[in-house]
Formats: sequence, C-alpha cells, structure tokens
Amino acid sequence: MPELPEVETMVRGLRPVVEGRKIEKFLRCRCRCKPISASPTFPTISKKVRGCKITAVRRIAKRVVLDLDNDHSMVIEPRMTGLMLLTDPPDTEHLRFEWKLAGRGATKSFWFWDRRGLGTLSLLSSAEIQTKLGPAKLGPDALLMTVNEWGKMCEKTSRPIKVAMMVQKFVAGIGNLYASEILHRAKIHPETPAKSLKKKHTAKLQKFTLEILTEAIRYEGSTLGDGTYRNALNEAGGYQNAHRVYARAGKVCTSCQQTEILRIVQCQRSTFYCPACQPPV
DNA sequence: ATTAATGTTCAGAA
DNA sequence: TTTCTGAACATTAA
Repeated sequence: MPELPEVETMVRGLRPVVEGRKIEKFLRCRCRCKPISASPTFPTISKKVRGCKITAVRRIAKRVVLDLDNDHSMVIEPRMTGLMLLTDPPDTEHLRFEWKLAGRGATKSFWFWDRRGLGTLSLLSSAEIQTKLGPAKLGPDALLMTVNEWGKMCEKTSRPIKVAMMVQKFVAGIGNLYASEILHRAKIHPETPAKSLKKKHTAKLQKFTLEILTEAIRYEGSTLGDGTYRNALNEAGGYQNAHRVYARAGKVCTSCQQTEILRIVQCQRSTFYCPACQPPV
C-alpha cells in the first residue's frame, strides 16, 4: 500500500512520540497469521534492541527506519498493507509487532499492523544500510531527484515510462498509484519509451513528481476504497479525493472534461490515464 | 468462485 | 551479459 507520501506520513506521526525514548521490550503480537519475515530472526532482533534508545525516525524510500544508539537500525517495510500505529489498530488480529517504550514518565507502545503480511522487518548495521539501501540499490529519492537525474534515468532504459518510474533503482519512492497521477499531470502517455522523452518531458516529470508527492504528504496520503491505509493515529488520509486518474477508469477526465479515463495493464499492474490529455508520443 | 489490491523478489526467458 | 516478464508471497473484499 504505502508509497512515499504514506511512509513519510507514518514517520512524521511516529517521530515526536518515539524519538529519544528507550525500547523497553520488542514483542511479537500473538496472531494466528503467518509470521512477518524478519532478518535476522525475530528472537535475535528482539534481544539486540532491548534497552536501546531510538535516536531518530526517518524514511528511506518506502521504508520506515528507526535508528538506535547501538549503531543499528530497525527497518520496517510496510509493502502493501503495513501500518505503523500509535493508537488502537483497525483490528487486533493483524497486529504483528509491539514496541514497548520507556521514558518520559508513562510507558507507551507503538505497533506494526499488517493485514496481508507481506511487510518485512530487518535489523541492519549502519554499514549494511549503506550497502543494502544505498545508491547501489536505490535511485535518488523521488522528492530530491533533479531534472538532470531524470534525464539520465530516461536515457538508459527503453521501458515504458510508467514502468521505469516504479523501478526503485531508477527513482526511489514512487509506486503504482502516484506513477499514474504524475504522468497525467505531466501529460505524458504511460507507454512512452523512457528513452524517447526529451528535456521538456523530464523537466515536467521532476516538477510534477515533487508537486504531487508534496501535496499528497500534506493530505497525509491516500486511503483507497478498501480503507486500509491509516496514519499513525489510525485516521484515513485525504489525497484520494484529489486523484485525477487512479482507479477512475470509465469516469470523465477532470482536466479535459470530455474523455473517459482508461485502464491498461503494464507489468501486471493497473495503469490509468486520459488518452486525450496524454496522447501517444 | 474469481479477481484485484498503494510492493518486492526471484527464476527463467528474450 | 543484461534486461525484462510473470509468478509467488498472504489475506481480504468486491
């Protein structure tokens, strides 16, 4: 589920409550679902983080990173349905992990909740973060990517631009939903080979990626029809009301007010676009 | 019963 | 060798 804006919202929600406090205990919640994959194993992680202070909460691409005072970080990848919660969860049967915090008087907990259970947890040293989540594995963060970097990325692949935008090694943070939204705002057809895009196109990609993701963060992300995505206080996001194309197949385009939004499939994922506003190149 | 769902990874094909 | 596609992961809801 979560793409960059949703993960950024989780991080911003967690940060003021969690930063500077100590992990009294890190627990696996009892639920009968298959356990979340963890590396190293959960017991090892649990032992190593007990008593550590959380020095910072940050985002790397679509991951939540909890920096500890022992030169390691807990990295949570929410994938499709994972949530970081400071309050009561949508249901208790998909709670996965609980962090019990000490300090500042009362004990406080926060949780990882994941319905489908595709999320992951890992404990990485700062060196491992460099190798596993560094420039060798991830492209520039979508919010920081320059026009020049967009140009370089598009030069080196002939894949359709929508597909290329979702390759985290090219640009980190964009997923299926925001890729469609960005291309619509940039008026670029999703099947255009990245290689054939000119400077004026890559300039638009930079501009509207920044604009849309920033706006989505301001709205605290997108909560789709199934209602899964929630911020740290279990509240729905608001950006879904601003979507121009995502999940709007068959509806009239809000830009041209004439043409119906189409749905196509690229790499097993739905793409939505307006054939009038985004004509083939 | 079938299908699709905001993500990533891996095997095998091109 | 590199690049790319489809299946798999686990669960739910329409």
